[in-house]
Formats: sequence, structure tokens, C-alpha cells
Amino acid sequence: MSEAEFLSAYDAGRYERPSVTVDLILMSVVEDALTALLVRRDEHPHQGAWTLPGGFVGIDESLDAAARRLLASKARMDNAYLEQLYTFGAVDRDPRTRIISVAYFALLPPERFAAALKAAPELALSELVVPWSGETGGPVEACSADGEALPLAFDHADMLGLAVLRLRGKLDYSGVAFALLPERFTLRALQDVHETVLGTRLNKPAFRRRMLDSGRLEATGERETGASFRPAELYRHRTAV
Amino acid sequence: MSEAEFLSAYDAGRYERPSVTVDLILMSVVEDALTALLVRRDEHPHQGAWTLPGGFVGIDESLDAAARRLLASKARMDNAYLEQLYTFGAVDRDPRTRIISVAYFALLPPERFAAALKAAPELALSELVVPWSGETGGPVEACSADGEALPLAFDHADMLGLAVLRLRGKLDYSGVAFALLPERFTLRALQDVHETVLGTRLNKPAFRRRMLDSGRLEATGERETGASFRPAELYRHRTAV
DNA sequence: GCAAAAGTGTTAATGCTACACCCATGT
DNA sequence: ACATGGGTGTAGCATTAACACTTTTGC
Repeated sequence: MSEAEFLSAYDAGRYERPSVTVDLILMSVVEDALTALLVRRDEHPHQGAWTLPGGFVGIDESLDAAARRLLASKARMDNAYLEQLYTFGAVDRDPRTRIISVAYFALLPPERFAAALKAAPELALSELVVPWSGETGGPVEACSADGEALPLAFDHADMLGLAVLRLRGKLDYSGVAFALLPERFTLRALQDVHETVLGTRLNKPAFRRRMLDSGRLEATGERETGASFRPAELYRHRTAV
Repeated sequence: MSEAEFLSAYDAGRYERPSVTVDLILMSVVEDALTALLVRRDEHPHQGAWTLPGGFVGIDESLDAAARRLLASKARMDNAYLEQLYTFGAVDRDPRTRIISVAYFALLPPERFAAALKAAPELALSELVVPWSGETGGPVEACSADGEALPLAFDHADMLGLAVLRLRGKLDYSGVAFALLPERFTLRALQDVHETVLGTRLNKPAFRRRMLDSGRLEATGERETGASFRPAELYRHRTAV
């Protein structure tokens, strides 16, 4: 490193430091729709627009710990599936000051999702409308349950788009789909989750076999109740190998 | 958000901000070995240990711009393949002060890799020894060309391990392998790169067909020179669809 | 001609798709 | 009995792996 380079690096470190935040993409599949939790902004900039829940990272707090803290405080949730997504560092992404944001995404089963909504009234549920640039992962639009568009603040549409892409990519070879389901679930429910996330139809026999052959499912012997037709068997996600 | 939560977030943002750096994993395949560029530390902590080249992110500089600047200044390289990898934010990852580091990984063809080494004498080439926890992505060991172990400072062994994992994962479905080859290359060279990165042997006919059918290769009509046997055809990576 | 590596065809195995069918339950 | 969705078997298709083989160059 030349002396000039050393000094410029030293200056940057010594004097002006960016703020660092964590933003959470809290996702679930509710009634065959991919949804995320959003917060309405009360202040400028982007007043009235919608944002992902987030907060500053404490100086004595790891990024993962900050994400877990925000998950607990904002959504009253712990031990959800949580994974770092990407770090957004454009200079002008927040007009107030330089803020670098580490995006995490979390997956919740729908019933806990509903409970989090009830416990934290400032949150709103949003259906994600994924325009079929979905392959490449552009920004995503959000709308409320009655179809009204929810404008997204800052670069949060990009964050949501990337989260959808990552979720789709990991669906096949990892167990993320189980994080979107209750502890016991039918194969039909598992297939519905896959179809909603991918935005395609899958055919039943092939899907069943792939899942059963994967060794990640464990039959409970119990059956669904309340259906007016043949009750389906309930399965459980086998975490151990 | 409760008032207490608001204040804690406000305090964190207002007063103590972490430093943010970018660390670069500069990788290539040199003589059938996966290699990375490392810098020897002259100062405490970890004096004498080896680190990834890195530097602070300027307050008026995006993360991507910082990564490109470091790539140019440290390795005298521009327009290499560059991609954000992961953000490392453990509290004690640097004993001096709180530093959050955004890791980027870059891929270079071996001849430009050698040129970068010559232009920047503080850099050293390191072979990566990937213990066969490679599937799960644990830390990686580094050693010099003559087999001597190079101890890695901070959490840089984890960064290297994650980079290897990402490279392996993207090898099949994306064009990253071409970033590790010169502009014209033989199918044998392409297969060697795949085998080195994956750490397995592949059989020739299947590999040839997969590559030719993928539509990402363009025959140049030219042939290899200097071999004492049948010269292979040279191909080029077709960037346009 | 021989060695060495490029390049190609042919067959076997595998996995996935599609369709058809049977099963169990509430009404 | 019948409607409804759960669950399973089988045949066809496509993709991939494995092997043997031919081709082209330098010595």
C-alpha cells in the first residue's frame, strides 16, 4: 500500500463513519399469497410510504444479534428462520445521511405471522406482486389484501425482490419451505407453498415422490381433521440427518 | 416501536458508529490449484499472519465502488468479475475496534493474476487447501506454493471458505468459470478449471456436450499451438444471448 | 508407426412427466 | 351412492453417465 492510500484509508476510518442498520424482510405464505410485513412511515422522507422494519446496529452487537433483536422487538418473534441476504451500500440510498443497510430475511409460518401482526399494530401485511422479471430479480411491488398498491420507500423494493429470488433459489435444495409451514402439515400444503413461492403449478405425483425420497420428511401417523373428504396424513420436518 | 426502543436505536445511530471495510477475495486457478492473493501483516494484532487485501469504505463511496477501487489499487486490476459475498459483523472479529467488513470476491484469469502479483509486491500467492468439510463451508487453510502453511488473521479463513463455497455453487449454472480463463481457451482447460474448483474428476464426453449445448461457447476456428499432439480448438465465451 | 490427447458415436441407467387409477371420508 | 381430494402404479420421454472408438498431430 502506498502512503497516500494508507492515509486515505486511515482518514476514512478515523473520521467519517457510516451508520449501519439492519432491515428485516419478514415473509410468509398466507392463503396462497406470498406476503411480507411492512411499516408505514410517519415522517419525512418518504412520508406515507412503506418500509421494511429495521433499526440501527449497536456498537456492541453483532449483525446477527441485531437482526434477532429486531425480530423479537418488532415482530414479537424469536427462533424464526433467519438468514443474511445482502448489504445495500449505495451512497444516496437514504437522503438524510450515509446509511449502509444489511438486509436479513426471515420466514414465518402463517399462524405466527398473524400473531405477530396482532401483537405489533404498527405492522401491516402486504401481498407481494412479483412482476415476471422475477427470473432476473428486479424490484417488486407490494399491495394490500384488497389490491391497493403500497409504495415502497428507499431501496426496499430491491430488497424484497432479492429476497423473493433467494427464497425461490433455495426452495428445492434446502429446507426453507418448512419454515413457512406449521410443525405438522400435509403434503398438499407443502406443495401449495412451493407453488406459491415459485409462481408455477407442479404436478402432484412427481412432487410427492421427490419430497418423500428426499428423506427430510417424517410421517407422524396422524391425519388431518375437518375435511369433508379423505383426510391427508400429517408430516413433520425431520431436522436430524 | 416503544419509546425505549426508539431511544436505544436513536442512541446507537447518533453516537457510536462502527467502521466499515471491504475485504477482497481475489481468486484464480493457477496450475490446477485454487489460489487466492494474501497480504502479510506487518503490525499487531496478528503480526506476521496473512490477511485478505481490504480497506475502509469512504463516506461518499458506495460499497461496490469501494470494492472496485481496492481492486484497482491493491491488485492493479479493473473489470474483473466482482461480486458481493457476505457481510461479517461479529463484535470481536477485530480486537482493535468495531469493524464490520463486507467481503467481495473477484475472479481473475491466471495470467492477469500473475501480472497483478508482479505489480503489487506486497501481495503473495496462496494455494487454498480446502478440507473436505467443503460441502458445509467451514474455514479454509492456506499454504504457499512450497506447501508451507500461511496462518490467516481475523476471520479471513471463514471468508475464504465461504468464497470457495459460492464459487462452487455458481459454477454450473452461471458463467463464472470463464472469468478464470483467458479470452480463448480449449475445452480441456475449461474442464480443468471445473475439476479444480469442484475438487472432483468429470468425464470428458458428458462435460463437452453440456458445455456445447449450453450455448455459452463460441468456436473461434483457431487451434491451440505448441502441443506435441493433436491441437485442440479454441473457444470464446459468448456474452450476448 | 507410436504415443498422446482431441473429439464423437452408441448404449445403459436414471430421473422426471403425464396419465390413469384406486382409496378413504362426509354428506 | 357419490363427490372430493388423498395417494399410488405404470408407461413414455428426456437428460445424463459410461464406455469404446476414431482422428490428428509430433517424434
